[in-house]
Amino acid sequence: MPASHRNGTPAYQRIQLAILKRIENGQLRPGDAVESERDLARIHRVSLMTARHALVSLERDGMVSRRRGAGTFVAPPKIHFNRLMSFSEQMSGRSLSPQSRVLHFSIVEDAPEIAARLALPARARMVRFDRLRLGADEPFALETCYLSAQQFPGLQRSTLQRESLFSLLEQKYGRKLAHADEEIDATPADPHSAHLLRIPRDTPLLRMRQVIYCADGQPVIYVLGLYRSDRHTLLVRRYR
Amino acid sequence: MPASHRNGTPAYQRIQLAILKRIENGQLRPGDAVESERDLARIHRVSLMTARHALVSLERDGMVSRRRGAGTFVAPPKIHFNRLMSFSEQMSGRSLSPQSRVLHFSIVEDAPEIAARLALPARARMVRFDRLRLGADEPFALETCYLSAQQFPGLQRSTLQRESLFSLLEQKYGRKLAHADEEIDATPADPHSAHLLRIPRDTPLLRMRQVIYCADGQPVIYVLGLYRSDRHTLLVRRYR
DNA sequence: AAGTGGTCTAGACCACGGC
DNA sequence: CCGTGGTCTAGACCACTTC
Repeated sequence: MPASHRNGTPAYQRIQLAILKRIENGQLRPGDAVESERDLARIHRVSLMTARHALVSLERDGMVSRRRGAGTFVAPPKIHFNRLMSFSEQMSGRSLSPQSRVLHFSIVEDAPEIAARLALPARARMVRFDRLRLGADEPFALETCYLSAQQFPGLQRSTLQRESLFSLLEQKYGRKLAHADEEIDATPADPHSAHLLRIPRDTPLLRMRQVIYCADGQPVIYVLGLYRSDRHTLLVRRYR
Repeated sequence: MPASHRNGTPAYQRIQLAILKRIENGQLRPGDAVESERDLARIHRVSLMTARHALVSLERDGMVSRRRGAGTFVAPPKIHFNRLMSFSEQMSGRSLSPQSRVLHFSIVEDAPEIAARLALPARARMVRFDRLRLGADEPFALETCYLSAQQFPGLQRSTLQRESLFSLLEQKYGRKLAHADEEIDATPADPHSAHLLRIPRDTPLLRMRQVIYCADGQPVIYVLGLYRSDRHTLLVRRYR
């Protein structure tokens, strides 16, 4: 009688949501026990395998931890390491008002190295724009983005002024961003960047070259970013 | 008749191993289709759920990718992003002879900030040592490490000269290292570091503050590293 | 239409943890 | 000892992709 899951969302997801909700509103705190597989199966009137599925994949997402013979327990609050976030998302997470000024917007056709990183033909037309990022009215970072002009038609300076690039791509163009590969090093501020970031020239900056991929594995954005190292610390988690 | 898994390893793991073996020896190449759940179930004489379990968790490990309606396919060779590696491991991966000079070795008892990062009492005794790292006879990085003197008795300068810190901890002290959290920024080289690294003072350096944890979640090493940014690029993958 | 993965059932036995 | 998670069965229907 699999009629109870006819409402669209799978049963195991409804079980997960019920648990996540209780974690979110504080009814379940880190270390607290979650119902056992058998209890969940009874409560939600599903089979053991389904209740199990719910808990196993909650564990994979780091929300709970499971110990054989003991039970399933709420995991310590999630630390968002290695999360690909848009500038706006990062800033709102720190309750700083994100601001962004588009300094430059153009079409380029002769940037073969960057085209290669985006898996485009060497002389492909790409949209390029430079943005100055500010937080609390202080310049913070300088970013240059490249995207295929063909894949993202109608991309305009005015749109970027208003809206986050990430939400634009995900909502207007229906591209689901999945991950980014980054190369990070340090470099002295050149006179132009120094002026825009309002720092002395040759101040050390974090330099990040980023290729952002969407869910189907295709590279879609190349970003070259310069970050004031007095205002920006990169947090990374590595695994053995 | 769950007798076939009586040999110790679970059936789903035996199925995984059989697939991984064929990937490793080239019988299955990236993009090739793996048997469907139903085929695997028939071949290995298990139920669908068990064959499914094998494939689902192979996918979670990034070895295959599954597409509904299409099949399960061998994933492109794994790129080792965000891997915590010792200096020796990194260098041998690039076939550079790793060298390391211990510049300083001492016991400190008054470094409360660092003790706190290692979850130790504020005035805990810690071993501190500084190492200059070289690759191809060129100085490359400067690292200062802190460990609890109590947890790692008998740690000596002479041992460090010979052996990698990671293998020492994992083999002699039986600590399984699990992950590291890193804070990364850029900083100008102070005169002392500049001299040791043989670069002009105020050259931008990558600065990394690392807390390395072992499998039980306990922090065990604190490392402050300065890396020549002309010789070192950090590679990071972030996920959405 | 045939074949694939996604969800699900209603049970079962085992290994392990804590009492 | 009892309850927990770990493994497993032998089926079922659905949604999706490919042809």
